[in-house]
Amino acid sequence: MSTDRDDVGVSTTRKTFELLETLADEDGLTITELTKRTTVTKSTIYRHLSTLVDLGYVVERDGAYFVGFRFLEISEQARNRRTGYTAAKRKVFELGQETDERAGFIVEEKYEGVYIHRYGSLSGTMIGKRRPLHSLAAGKAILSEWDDDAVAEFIDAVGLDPSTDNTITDPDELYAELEKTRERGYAVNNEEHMSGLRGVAVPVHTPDETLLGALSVFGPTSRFKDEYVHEELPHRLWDKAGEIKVTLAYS
Amino acid sequence: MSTDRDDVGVSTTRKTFELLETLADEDGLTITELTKRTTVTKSTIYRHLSTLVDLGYVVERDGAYFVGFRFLEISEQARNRRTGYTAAKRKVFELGQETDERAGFIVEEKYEGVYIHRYGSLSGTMIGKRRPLHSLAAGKAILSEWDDDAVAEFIDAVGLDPSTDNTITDPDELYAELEKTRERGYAVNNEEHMSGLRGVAVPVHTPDETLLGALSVFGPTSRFKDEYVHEELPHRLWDKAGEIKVTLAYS
DNA sequence: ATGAATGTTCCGGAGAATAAAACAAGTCCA
DNA sequence: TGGACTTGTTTTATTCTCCGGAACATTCAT
Repeated sequence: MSTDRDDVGVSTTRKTFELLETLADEDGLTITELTKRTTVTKSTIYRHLSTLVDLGYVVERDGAYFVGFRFLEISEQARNRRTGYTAAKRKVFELGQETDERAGFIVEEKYEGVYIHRYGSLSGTMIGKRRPLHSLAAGKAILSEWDDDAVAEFIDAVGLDPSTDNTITDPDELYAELEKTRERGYAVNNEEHMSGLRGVAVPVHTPDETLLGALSVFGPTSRFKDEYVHEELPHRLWDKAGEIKVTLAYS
Repeated sequence: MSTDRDDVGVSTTRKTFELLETLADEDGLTITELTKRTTVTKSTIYRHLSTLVDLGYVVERDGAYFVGFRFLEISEQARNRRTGYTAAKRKVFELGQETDERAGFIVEEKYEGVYIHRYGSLSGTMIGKRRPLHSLAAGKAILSEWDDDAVAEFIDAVGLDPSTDNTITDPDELYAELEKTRERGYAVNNEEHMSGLRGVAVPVHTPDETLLGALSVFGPTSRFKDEYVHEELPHRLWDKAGEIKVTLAYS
């Protein structure tokens, strides 16, 4: 499908982002520390960082370099691209408060699930993180909105790697699971991403029925009994998804 | 103070971010639309975008290009650099809920105030935005923690541009205002950034008394009467700031 | 089917990024 | 106090790659 773009392109830009990513991984690195962690030369790093500091994307403090808040400006644009994303933020918080469990709003990008909003104990830390769609409740809620051809393309592109013993790795099993999800209107994650963790999710639509993403609540198996997972949570999630749609209709 | 870094640097990287910024401003541009909005050539844009798509920082849909959620990964690192930032998130939401007004957590970077967390009607849209320190309650709360020399450097670097008629533009007046802020322990914004908008803010410290940022609540003058601004809100904000410190002490 | 518009590829040349080495500025330790 | 070491900054020659123009491919509308 995609043309091979490895040769095409700007290697300088690749270098810049290599540096930025290592900086993001481990904040507060000095130039020499960066030389050890990358394949880039000292003077090159110096020049790249100078540019990035000048542009405001990197901040220097006491000789150590940090990724700056300039990135917030850009990422927030992406995060508010669709008003539905913003509406979902509040609903995630409400869900978290009401259930006292972790909640999230997930969107698909490049065949991965990306956390756009998150409520929970380690709140914040998950935002922006990418997870395989087939091992998440929210991911399955999203996949259940696609037709089989699209799902086949997804499987073809990224595969069905297992995260736990429960992860669905067989395509046919996934098709069946998605069909079940379509029928009942909510998706369940039964320790498929992390052992000890169950989750429930529903797809979220705009007023014109475009898929926006998925709302999910998840927590430990000890509290996520069958009745809670299959009765109370689906209704709660449907309500919130509906409220998002209504919010969008009147804005 | 800073060496002139205009000549030094990587112009290719500048070009990349020029494209990214125009993309962030106006999402979903095509290549030809980008040629009109920038000084960059069609084939060059094509090559840059190919690279960025390959790296995952830009997403292409139906021939239009969008900034991708990859940026969330980087910006969240910055946003969670200090655990206090994460702790502040919840407090901002609580403040917003309890007062039913807008609330925010602001941090200083490059002599500007950056919204790290935000609660309010248009929630989300302000995150990552940068504002002049001297025209915000939160900004003045932060400045009040600096000594006069540091404030002088700030004035020297960015000046005291007015946003409204009430903005403090005289250095001496600012010094006096900051002294008053220090004495009473909270800062007030009296339509200094936007007419019709008043705000209150307090500095937030870590357990070792390092300045973290500032918590603020703001809203229309109609609701922000003197007693509310000078009595109820300061106490509320002090409480939340204290809770952040306590959270940090036990983590 | 024809033409316009946009995206993609190709190519030669200019210019910029690169790496190495020299230089400067601290820092540590004897 | 002084000298060896580390780290950051600057310089320079050379190579490499980024760039822009133009050709080519593709899509879309008429």
